[in-house]
Amino acid sequence: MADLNSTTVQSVCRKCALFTFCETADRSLVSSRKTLHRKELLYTYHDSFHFIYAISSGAIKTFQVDLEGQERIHQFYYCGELLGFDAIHTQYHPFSATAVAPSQVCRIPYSELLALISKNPSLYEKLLSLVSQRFHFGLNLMSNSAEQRIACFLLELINRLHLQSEALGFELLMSRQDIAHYLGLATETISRVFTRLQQNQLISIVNKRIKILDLAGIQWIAQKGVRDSSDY
Amino acid sequence: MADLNSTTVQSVCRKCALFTFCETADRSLVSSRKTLHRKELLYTYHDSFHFIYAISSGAIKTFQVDLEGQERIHQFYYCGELLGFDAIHTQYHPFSATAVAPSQVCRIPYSELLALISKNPSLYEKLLSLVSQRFHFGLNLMSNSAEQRIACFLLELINRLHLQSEALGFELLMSRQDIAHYLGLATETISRVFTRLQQNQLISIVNKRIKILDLAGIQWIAQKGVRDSSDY
DNA sequence: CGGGGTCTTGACCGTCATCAAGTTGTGTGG
DNA sequence: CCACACAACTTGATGACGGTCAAGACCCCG
Repeated sequence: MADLNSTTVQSVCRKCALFTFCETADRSLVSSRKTLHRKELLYTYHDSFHFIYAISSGAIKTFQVDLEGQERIHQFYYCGELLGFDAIHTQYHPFSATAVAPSQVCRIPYSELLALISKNPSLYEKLLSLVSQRFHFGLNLMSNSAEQRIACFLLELINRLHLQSEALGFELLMSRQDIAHYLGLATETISRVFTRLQQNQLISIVNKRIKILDLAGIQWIAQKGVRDSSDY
Repeated sequence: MADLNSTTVQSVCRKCALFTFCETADRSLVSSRKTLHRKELLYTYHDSFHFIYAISSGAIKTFQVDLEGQERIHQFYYCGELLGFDAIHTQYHPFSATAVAPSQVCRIPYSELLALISKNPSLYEKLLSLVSQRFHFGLNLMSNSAEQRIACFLLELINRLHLQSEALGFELLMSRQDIAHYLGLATETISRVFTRLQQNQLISIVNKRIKILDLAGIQWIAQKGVRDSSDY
């Protein structure tokens, strides 16, 4: 188990949604940290629920596999975000979760979290707020056209990675296939749209390194579909 | 304002997710009840957030309107369910909400809810559980085929209306257009799929009265995708 | 009994899935 | 460090599903 109080840990922790609470609790919240390599499973569908996970680096996807073996991605979870709330109601995990890229997560026992809440009411509101925020994600993805969906996906990514509008270059952590499964499109379509966006000078992309060249243009495409995907 | 303690009110209240808490709080939770007729607005996008609403009859939809005037439905909320949690994070409502059919709602001041929680910790877990449950809704709707989406929609409806598998006849509260906007399809497609499902003896539907004749068949479609016609 | 909204059905056409082949990237072992 | 193998990605050709337009039937409410 990693040293939870090392300076390196603290630096990744600053992004975490629970940072202030975790800190005041002297990290008793975090029972352990885990390093996952690409494609490594965090938990499996129907595993019983004990932990909330905080992503400290990388990204996690939750997904199902249908009878034809097709993977269907429910959500991506990025650095600083919390994962596992969907299991509270059922008491088991309704999806499997794997890392889409090398990742680190903190394991937070749900019982500890509840205990801390009873001592700290403001954490309660904070948690509800965080959970509430999740309702805003993953919308707009039912938009009609493939281009629209991808534009919305990019905007959500920019938003959730807390990128400044001056520095819109970043690393797509997941594969084209992951994006395709998330958006309900074919990987070929993802490819084609990316190249089209690049030809039109809206983005530049090489491998997983992407840079938004024309944010307004992307927003326009997204908004042709949906007004106010701009929490941005 | 309706008499909150009348027997008729109490009977609709039994279905409510907050029934036990509301009852022990002598209904101080509910500041007022409101009757909405079809298409009546409950609140508008960007209204400031003060209330959680409990649906006691009918159904509410939350939606956006895009630049082309196209409505896009985010979620339906059915009898007994709670509405408004998506506003906690932003402190304003991220969508507009209207009744898709004649409906009744209870207005619950969020401040009251928080106050009650501080006195009653088990309500806290209950609430998190309810919110957690919402993550399970509205999935599978990005499935490939229109038939799949509609099958998933029907299954979710059966689940959320708490229908027994012996009595699968019920009232579709919303219009074909609402369903279309929810699933990201054209209303004509909804129509066509319904008639196809009826021809294949999977459902019977007349106007908004629908009956599931072959639950296993619907589940099959939902999970596996479109059967080719030789299967019928 | 109208009249407007909702629903159904048909014809046509565009977008995207599918299949297939080729290219590039990545990781492993010699 | 290179060679090889496999995965990931790109690009093209083709066809099906579902969107769009249009017309007609049906339902509900005054």
